[in-house]
Amino acid sequence: MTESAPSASRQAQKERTRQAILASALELSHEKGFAQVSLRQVSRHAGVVPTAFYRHFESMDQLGLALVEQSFSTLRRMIRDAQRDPHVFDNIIDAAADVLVEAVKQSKAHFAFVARERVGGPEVVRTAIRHELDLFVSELAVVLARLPNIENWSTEDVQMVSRLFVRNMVSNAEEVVEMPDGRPDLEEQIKEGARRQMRLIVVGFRDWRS
Amino acid sequence: MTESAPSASRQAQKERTRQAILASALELSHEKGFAQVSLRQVSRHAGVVPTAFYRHFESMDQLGLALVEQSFSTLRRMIRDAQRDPHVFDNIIDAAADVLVEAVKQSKAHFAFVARERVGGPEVVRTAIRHELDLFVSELAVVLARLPNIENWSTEDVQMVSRLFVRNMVSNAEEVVEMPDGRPDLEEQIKEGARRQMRLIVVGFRDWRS
DNA sequence: GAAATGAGTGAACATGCGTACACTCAAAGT
DNA sequence: ACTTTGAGTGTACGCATGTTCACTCATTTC
Repeated sequence: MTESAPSASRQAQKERTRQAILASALELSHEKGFAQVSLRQVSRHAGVVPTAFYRHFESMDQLGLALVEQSFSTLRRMIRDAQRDPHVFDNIIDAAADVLVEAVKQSKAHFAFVARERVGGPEVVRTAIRHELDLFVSELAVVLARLPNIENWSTEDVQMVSRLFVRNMVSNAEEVVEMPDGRPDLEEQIKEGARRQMRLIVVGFRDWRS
Repeated sequence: MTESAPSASRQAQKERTRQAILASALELSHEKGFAQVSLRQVSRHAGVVPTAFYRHFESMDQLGLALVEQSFSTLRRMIRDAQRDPHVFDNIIDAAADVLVEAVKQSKAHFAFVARERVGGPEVVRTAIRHELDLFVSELAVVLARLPNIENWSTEDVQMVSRLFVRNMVSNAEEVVEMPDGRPDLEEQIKEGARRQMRLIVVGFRDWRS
């Protein structure tokens, strides 16, 4: 980023370039997967010479890890916001389906990144994503454990339901991401599917009592 | 494959080289993903000069499609064998869990390929895999529809259960594939998880009746 | 047995890559 | 005002890649 603003505090400009690199990597990853994106391509797309890349990340792997971090912080913020919404308590399922579809649509790029690189990315990136998802399962379990019908379940059961929910979230996120752009009907269909699946999990669990 | 057997019918030798290329691609894909494997690497690993590659596949994309085909024919053979096993009828769930884990262990490479390239691979490969999985959902639906408790369900419900089963199969296959080698305990754990999840789906569906 | 076929060879090419190095030249620190 | 700092530049390198082309020579065809 040679000089777009006439001047900016030195570190502000640096941060701006850093974000440009991150955004470029995210965008380029969408077409062919992070692993096929080269350092030179990212730099070029960010409007910077390849060597400048190293001022911000010491390798493409590190860039990948930064993207994982960015993606999950986005995800976490959304879940936190959703929890504040009071109507989540009386109908978690519909709310979750709504939140999921909306969240994925809003930051499609990050969700796509996680879904793709979780299995297709470089080793270090895959590991980081798995770790974050495991964390996320535990976090969700805490939230779930406070819910009316669930509060007297065993820890393992709650953990398992949480795992199923996250797994379904990932699967549904994959679907939303693959969704063509101007098709709100498909979106509703996926939402409905997500609702059904979650209801299935909850109903199944209640009638089964581990 | 210059000449390993002193002589072999011309086309037999060609087929052998073809298989060597397929096997090499599968093996190399396991470490870094199909998309990062180069034509030259595959050729080298198959013991053949790069130009010879073109005698068998017109591009890496075509090689990828051939691998998809090979993987799914493996998968289908396994399901067909499993259906012959009579005890599948009285307890589909446990049987399915067994079959899944066993099948995945036996042809780990192919399952890993499908799981990875389904989301991480080149466009054409992803499309092919999705298509095969959709087919597979429909095929499984036919099998399920014949089952005792399910025969009077609506077509959509059967299709949806089938989709859930396949989705779970894929997820569990991912887990088995990621499983370290000498850990039969983990294996049993995954099997148990698969059993629970499938039971959940079935129980949930029965008590819900669409 | 001579001719045709075609799987596999080997050299050559243009291109894109990651990284090293010496550099510029404003902003920040003094 | 001066020096120092460090984000971004430009050149140059060695290397792996996909694809081309003219080739060999054992097997198949006649």
